[in-house]
Amino acid sequence: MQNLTNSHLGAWRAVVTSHAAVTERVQRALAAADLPPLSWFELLWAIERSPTGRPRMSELAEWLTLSRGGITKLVDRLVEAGYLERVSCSEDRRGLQAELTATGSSMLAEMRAVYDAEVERHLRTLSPQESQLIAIALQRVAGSTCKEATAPAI
Amino acid sequence: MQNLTNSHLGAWRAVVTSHAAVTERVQRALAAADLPPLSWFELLWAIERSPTGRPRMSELAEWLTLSRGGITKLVDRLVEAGYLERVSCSEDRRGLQAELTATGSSMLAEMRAVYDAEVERHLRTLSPQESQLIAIALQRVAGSTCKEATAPAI
DNA sequence: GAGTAAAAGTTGTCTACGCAACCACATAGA
DNA sequence: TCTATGTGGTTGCGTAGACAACTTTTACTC
Repeated sequence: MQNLTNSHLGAWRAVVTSHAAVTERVQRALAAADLPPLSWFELLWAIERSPTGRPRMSELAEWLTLSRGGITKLVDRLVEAGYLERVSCSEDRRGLQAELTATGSSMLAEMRAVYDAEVERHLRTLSPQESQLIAIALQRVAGSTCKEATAPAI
Repeated sequence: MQNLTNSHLGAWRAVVTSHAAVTERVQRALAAADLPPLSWFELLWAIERSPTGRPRMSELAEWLTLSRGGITKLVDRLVEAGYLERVSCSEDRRGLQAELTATGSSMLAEMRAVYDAEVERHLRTLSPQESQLIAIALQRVAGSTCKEATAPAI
């Protein structure tokens, strides 16, 4: 608990609390609009954002920080709901790709409107400069974990 | 989806992804050290940070963004483990307060070392200025969610 | 002071997710 | 080519947490 640590820890606490607060609001807004839960939106959005539009299951698991079993079941539910379908992968016969259906795309758009509105509502106190700095700095933090090799135990 | 929204949305995505990444690392670090899960740490730490040292159940629920039923069961587990105990509240006979046991305090210290180290490891790329700005700006965001609780300061 | 409304916690039920075991396919090595 | 090892994905099982119903106590109103 050195001084420097405190400054980092303070930033981290702010990340945690703001994340919790805004996320909770977004979930409530979606529920109030009779829309599917946030996890469904995250999945639909991740698929849409993917370069090919047809990400593999394991990619989705990684992007959503979910276990492989978790992704299987989440995708199950959205397939069941008609929002996406599984396409078998041509290059790797073990693999499956998730693809949005038309219904899924329009549901995504509908949820996205609520999501964006709610996020904007809570982040509007941030100046453009603050937003920019936060985006850059925290992307760096997120990225630094990906490339992390086996770190020394102490 | 104006331009300004995009800047806010970018900041928000960075908050989400960095939160997910670091949280996952912290959970792994705790598990690797054979320590209880992150939710236990969050609870122990919230109790320690509380002004009185004996927060009410509903306060804990709010601070941890948990339902009341969720807090009941989480506290159940920590009581079971001997890390805290329930004290009936003198001013309000409906109420209960959570209080750390000696074992709970030392477990908190142990977990806190791992937690702090892991957070520090991932946030060390942030300059003091960046940390400061992030802390201030995101505290503002967290606070802007209408009903503001007197959450214990960092 | 009686009666109603609201709040604090607990309990039961249901769902989502992590984990580990498992199957199918793929890649490397002899 | 045949085997060994690794990877992608699903399934079964156990657990954490949300939600709603319920009990007990408090606060409000007449």
